[in-house]
Amino acid sequence: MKVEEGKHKFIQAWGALGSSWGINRTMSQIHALLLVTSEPLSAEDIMNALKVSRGNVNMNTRALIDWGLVKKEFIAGERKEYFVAGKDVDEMARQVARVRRKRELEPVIDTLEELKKVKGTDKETKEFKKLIADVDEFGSLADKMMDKFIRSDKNWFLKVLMKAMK
Amino acid sequence: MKVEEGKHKFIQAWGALGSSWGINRTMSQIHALLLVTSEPLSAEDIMNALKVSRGNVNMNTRALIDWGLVKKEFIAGERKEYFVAGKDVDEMARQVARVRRKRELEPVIDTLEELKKVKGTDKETKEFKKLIADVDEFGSLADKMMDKFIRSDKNWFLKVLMKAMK
DNA sequence: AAATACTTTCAGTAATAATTGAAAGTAAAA
DNA sequence: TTTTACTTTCAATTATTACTGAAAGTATTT
Repeated sequence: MKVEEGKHKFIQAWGALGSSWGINRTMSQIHALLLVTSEPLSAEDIMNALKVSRGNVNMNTRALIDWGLVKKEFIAGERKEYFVAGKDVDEMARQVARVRRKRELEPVIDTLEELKKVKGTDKETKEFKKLIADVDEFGSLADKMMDKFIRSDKNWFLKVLMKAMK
Repeated sequence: MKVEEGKHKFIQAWGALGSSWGINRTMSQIHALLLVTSEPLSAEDIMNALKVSRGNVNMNTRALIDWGLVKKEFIAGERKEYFVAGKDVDEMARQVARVRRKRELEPVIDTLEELKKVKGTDKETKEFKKLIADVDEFGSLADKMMDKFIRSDKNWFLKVLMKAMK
């Protein structure tokens, strides 16, 4: 397999992974394209490479910047803006964890805290409270774990796994 | 807040969480409904509770059964079938991890292994190979971690966190 | 201040995913 | 064997999400 084909396959795989995890395909594909390209790319470059519209590129590069996965780069003497993706895979994973924790885990935990306030001593209520307590316990644990991961240095994940293997 | 309202909010929150992670809303809501209900529910009960069609209930209960989160239950003397959700939250999390690892992580790792075969010694190829190696390393680590989690007993996650905190 | 070279926005459209409901299928009971 | 009580399927519809492209916006150069 030659590198161009490899890049293409990587872009497809990354796009598919994204969409099964609720991230739109074009966004993942732009990210993948920038990952496999060492030079900064302009909106036009991305449009050509992925055959998508200017508007689509604009929206999704912005989303990637919001996620902290991509930066704008200005090239001396050039008027248009270019995009580059951070190439540090561990940092990338931490960044994704950071954003999803904030957007999806935290709101759920807040809701669960709310739901703990349900009052009642009948069997039905007790069972409900037990469920909420269990889910909240798990959620909070996951939250702590993600927090640790997010703040960790490069090899934390590996170290944890080593310890956990014992 | 009374328990009925609490249950309703839980169902909504669970549905929203599911959809932001690529799982259809009704599927998550049926799961949530079964979680907050100690008695087995029939297709009709679910239709009424969530105001969805029979076909929808049939499809999504089947999906939940495929995920190993819900079981059919037969009540003596009753002709119709009832559904119940496993109430063990840790087991639930493990089950979700098991299914998503199999369906989403494994295929990506396979693709990455394929991509490692790209040949070439030019700068562009080397950089590509470096990226693939990094992503694969992270992916494999995540895979091992999930495997450990999936096979773990109830408190493994907590224990890992404790160790990791040190 | 007009032209140029870009980026951003957004209403309309297209693609995809979820849902309905009625018909077909299945199996127990009459 | 016919009826009854269900479950399953699936073509058609609806809802949701993503994408396009042209117009509006912005900043720099002439």
